[in-house]
Amino acid sequence: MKSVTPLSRHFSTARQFQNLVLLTPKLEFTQKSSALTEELCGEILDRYPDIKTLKKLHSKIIVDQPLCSNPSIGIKLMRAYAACGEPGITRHVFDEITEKNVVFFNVMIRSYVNNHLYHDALLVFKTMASQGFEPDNYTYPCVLKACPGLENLNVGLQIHGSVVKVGLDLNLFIGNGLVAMYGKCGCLMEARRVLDEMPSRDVVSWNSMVAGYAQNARFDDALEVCKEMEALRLKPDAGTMASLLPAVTNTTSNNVSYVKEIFMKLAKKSVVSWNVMMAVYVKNLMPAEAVNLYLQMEKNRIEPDAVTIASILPACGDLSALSLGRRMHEYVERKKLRPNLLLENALVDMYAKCGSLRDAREVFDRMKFQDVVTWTSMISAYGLNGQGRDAVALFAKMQNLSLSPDSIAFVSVISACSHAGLLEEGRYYFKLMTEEYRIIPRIEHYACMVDLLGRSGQVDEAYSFIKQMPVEPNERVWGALLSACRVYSNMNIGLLAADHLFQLAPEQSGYYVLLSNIYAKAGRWKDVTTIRSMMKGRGLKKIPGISNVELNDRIHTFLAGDQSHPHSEKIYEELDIMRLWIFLLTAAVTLDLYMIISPHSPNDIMPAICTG
DNA sequence: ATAGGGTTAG
Repeated sequence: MKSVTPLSRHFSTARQFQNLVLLTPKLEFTQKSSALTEELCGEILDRYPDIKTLKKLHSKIIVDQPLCSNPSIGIKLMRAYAACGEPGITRHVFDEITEKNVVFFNVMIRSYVNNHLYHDALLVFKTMASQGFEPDNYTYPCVLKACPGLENLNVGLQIHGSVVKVGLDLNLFIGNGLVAMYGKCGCLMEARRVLDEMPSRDVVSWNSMVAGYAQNARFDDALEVCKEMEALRLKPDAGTMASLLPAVTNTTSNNVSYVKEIFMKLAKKSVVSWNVMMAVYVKNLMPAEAVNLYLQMEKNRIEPDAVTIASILPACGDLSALSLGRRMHEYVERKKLRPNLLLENALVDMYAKCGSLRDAREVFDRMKFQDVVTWTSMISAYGLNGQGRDAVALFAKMQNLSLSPDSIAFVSVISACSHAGLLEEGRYYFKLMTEEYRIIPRIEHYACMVDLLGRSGQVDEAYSFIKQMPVEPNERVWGALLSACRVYSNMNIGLLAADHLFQLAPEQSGYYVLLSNIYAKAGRWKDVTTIRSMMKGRGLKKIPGISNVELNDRIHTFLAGDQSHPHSEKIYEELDIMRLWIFLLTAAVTLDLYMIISPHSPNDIMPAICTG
């Protein structure tokens, strides 16, 4: 039986009533009050209005006694605030309800969990029991979600115990919650046991198991579960794809195809399924495929959501697709998807990678909250654009806000120093990281340091640095050293670096070329020939650098000598005309008629294929 | 109501 306590009775004293009014701005509610029935009020709340509308409505609810006649309005109010990311206000509403029932507790716990305040959620769960309310099949799945990570496994185990004690362990939703909880805690055997003992299972049960394996990098097991599921005639859905995602970053093309197959076979493609498919492409260095999929999504008139945009923006950055990125930004504004931290972070980074520092900064400055990721993106934006001093200044500013830089922030600032030749600053940050922040340097940091030392001409020091590293140097580390050796013509160390590189990455032709450049500089043409024949013997070709150009919403990839573009012939024709012009103008210069400054030699400009 | 999708390093 539902409680029919009027909501007015839930607000205990006049003082508390005032508190609630204070929480809400004194804004005139434009709607005619007679039109705002209880029913309409509930409907508006169910549509999760934005915070401004919500606060107006809230004051209306408090002032208009008839509107308070139904506790479901209170529930809806709490849910709406939680959806706005305001669990604190949800808590205020909750606290002032004097006659609570289990539903209020459930909604409160869920509000905390959905806003990642797991500790608070567990506290409410404990309070609930002490006040004599029995948790039910709505409560348990939610509190189980609040036990992620090993540190809360004990709580999870306790909850499992009480679930069994009250005989709710056969419930489908609770079973699914248990599978997910154990999976997240890395207890895959236990997760599997719960799954096996469930009297009935649905797609979510299986997906939870898939997610468990995937989150623990056991892609083969995750796949196995998918197949098991299919054998039981349960079709993998968008949730299955999403569950697989952590296991398919930087993976084989076979695994990418597997997810794609699921996607293609979906009877109805939800936004989530499109989003996951794009994310899979992005996380496997296939930004062009991601962008194409996005354009297809638009064609299918699927409305992108915030996750869609946040997923596709890194691809725009990787492709230097500035105008597509801008279009995404306009969409964000039009659909009022801001404020959204992850989305705005992605915007900052997209603009930075597309070389538009001003836009990056503008998004950055307009953000309500900035986290370490935001600052890191902005720091590397300056670094990428050669403004090392600004990057360093920004890092200091971040520290002043007592935001604790993480290991990635240090990679960004040190590499910014490296690109701007700020040797001493770079050294300082490495020291700061290890000694002040006690961050154990990872291979990326060592590579940055070798790059920093090497670019500053400290080739010997860079080499000693590598020798005293506590971790095995990788390809990037030796690669940074070899580049430095080429710039500073250090043949001895260059040879050593090349030796390591040929063992670590025998198929990477770029390193052969670097070494042969060193030999050429030293005039050792015989060695140059040896390297060339080595490359030939191993069937290596220098992989040309590519560049992307965006035109009319399509990404065109250019690399030297390619002829696969549908208009290849035309392009080369045009190029010949350009070459002729350059020839003529150069001739003019030699005749002292004109002064032409060209950034490229004509042979560098060779267009080609279109991946769009 | 339960699972599952997003941002930063080169």
